[in-house]
Amino acid sequence: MSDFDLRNFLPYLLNQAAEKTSIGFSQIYKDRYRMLRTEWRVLFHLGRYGDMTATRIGQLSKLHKTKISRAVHALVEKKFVARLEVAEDRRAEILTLLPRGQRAFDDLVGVAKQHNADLMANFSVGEKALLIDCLQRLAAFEDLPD
Amino acid sequence: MSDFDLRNFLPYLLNQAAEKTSIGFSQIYKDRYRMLRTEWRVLFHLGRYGDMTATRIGQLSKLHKTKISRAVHALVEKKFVARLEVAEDRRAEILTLLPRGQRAFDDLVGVAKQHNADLMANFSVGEKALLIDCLQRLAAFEDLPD
DNA sequence: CCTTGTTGGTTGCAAAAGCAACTACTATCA
DNA sequence: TGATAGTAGTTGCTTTTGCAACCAACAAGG
Repeated sequence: MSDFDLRNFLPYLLNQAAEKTSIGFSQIYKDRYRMLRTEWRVLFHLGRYGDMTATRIGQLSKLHKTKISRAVHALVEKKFVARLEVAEDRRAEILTLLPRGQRAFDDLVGVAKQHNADLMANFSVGEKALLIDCLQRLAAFEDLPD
Repeated sequence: MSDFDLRNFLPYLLNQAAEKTSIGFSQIYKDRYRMLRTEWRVLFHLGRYGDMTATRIGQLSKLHKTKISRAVHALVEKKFVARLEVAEDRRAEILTLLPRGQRAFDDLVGVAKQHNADLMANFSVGEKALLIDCLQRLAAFEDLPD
């Protein structure tokens, strides 16, 4: 039998932590707005960084374009998001938040902030900073610079 | 517009990191043994902690019992795992690794170790320890003591 | 213009996850 | 006993994913 313990295996540990820390929050956007996780992420990108195309969201969020396509579809149906034609390129469409979407975003960002604070309530300032830094480095693992 | 950045939002960051760090390894057990993630996890528990029932694996891994049930089914088909009857309780069955399963486990643990080391190659000893500790605390978030 | 290649986005289908209901067995307590 | 409740594990069905093929629009070179 090996000395290797799953509790030190990063992919496993990250998954467990991700699942555990997501549940509370995902329950909220699910209950309040019937949104899926990809929908929340798309909504977030529009709310936080302004109008943009689906492709741009894909670059920032690293979500696959089919997921984004379906999420946008759902958000448009819910009247959270509208598609705007782009004059110069008729393939593309700029996505923009509608008032309902903006309100949902405002609400959820507040919740997210609070949730984030709760999660790290027991961490020291130094721990928080180092944790965030390590996670960002891991999330960028093997990303070749463009 | 808010000052809240997704790059400091723990559930998001953890998900990104988890996905990124999992890909390389999952590709290996997928390619070499046609295994799914839940199957690898079940195999791991048996290899690392010895024979046990599906329910016990569920307690340790926090995987849902239907996922475990199907994973066990697949592992039995692959002849990686066998079911043993339990005399005292005919509902339960002890799961045990067969030689093929043992070999796969041995192989994959080696890969996992190396992968884990690679992931943290750029981290200092202190960073590693703190990261693991923080993740374990997050993974246990809101777990009530039994 | 017309071919060839690329990009933005969608669709269809097969694999996988999630949830509830189910079978079979055990435990408790009257 | 025998009715009730609880546990081990499985099955069926619906919702989500993941992948590949696809359409429509642009771009570049001849």
